[in-house]
Amino acid sequence: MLKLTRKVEYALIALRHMQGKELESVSSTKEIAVRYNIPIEILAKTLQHLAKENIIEPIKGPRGGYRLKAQLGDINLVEFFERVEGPLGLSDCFYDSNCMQIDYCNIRTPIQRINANMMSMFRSMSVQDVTN
Amino acid sequence: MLKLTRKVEYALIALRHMQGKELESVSSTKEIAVRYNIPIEILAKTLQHLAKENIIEPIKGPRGGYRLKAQLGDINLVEFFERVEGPLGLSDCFYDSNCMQIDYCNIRTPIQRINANMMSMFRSMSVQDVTN
DNA sequence: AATATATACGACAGATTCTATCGGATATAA
DNA sequence: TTATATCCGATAGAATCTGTCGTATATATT
Repeated sequence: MLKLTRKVEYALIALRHMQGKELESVSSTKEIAVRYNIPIEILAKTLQHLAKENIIEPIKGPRGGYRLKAQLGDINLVEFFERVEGPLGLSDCFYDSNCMQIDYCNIRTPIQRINANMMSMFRSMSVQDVTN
Repeated sequence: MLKLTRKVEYALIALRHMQGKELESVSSTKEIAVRYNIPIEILAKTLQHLAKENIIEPIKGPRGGYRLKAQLGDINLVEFFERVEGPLGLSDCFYDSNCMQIDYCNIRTPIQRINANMMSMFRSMSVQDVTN
């Protein structure tokens, strides 16, 4: 309950790795996978996803890899989580109404308030707060 | 990602239901299950768990059920979540070291900080903030 | 005492989500 | 031409979440 996914963690690990290198230098999937002991295929998918989101820039071919493209200080954590994992919320019912309790629920409003607090907390931090 | 479990939600729904009734009055599993469209068996387990935690008091036999026992204002949400679901944290690595990245991880410290923020936010709210 | 209604609880099963793997395609530097 | 890298869909395995079943125990009511 209330956990980050591996995908988000791997993304952050990779971004921090790139952040620690010179601007123009390139990091390959393999380099990162070996360095942090991450299964290479799943990391590859994650980095492709970040590239599609224009957070990193892919460079193909030998000696290729990825380098940072976006300003990590401009991406807050809610935005980042949603770009990597999709809609965010303490309960599905805030973005999807397939809940058996939806018509009867007596805690929707209070949970919504708590959810807003959580969102606001994550929104107050940027990806750079994690990668620095 | 970052969701509450049904068990926690059902527990909160039940507690709010009891909170709305007179102090001495009793709510049965069936009554709550029907009222909020919750599978009865899983709600039964949840209420038994709350009883074991001394948050509600069981009354057996016909016309039995449960009634509030603890002061919901005295139980903060971190404590509540942990009593219902066990250890809490954005990542397992804060209470369990079975992670392949544990020796290499470059985001453990920053994630730990974010985790502390989240805990602090949940700790600042009591169960009563949800059930009122 | 018998009965009906309620909680107590372990074992199991189904569903969903999370995590990881496989196979083959495209691009490019050397 | 070759080796190395990204790209991407399909699939499989693992873990967690959610729900079900069967049986035991307690007690108010009749």
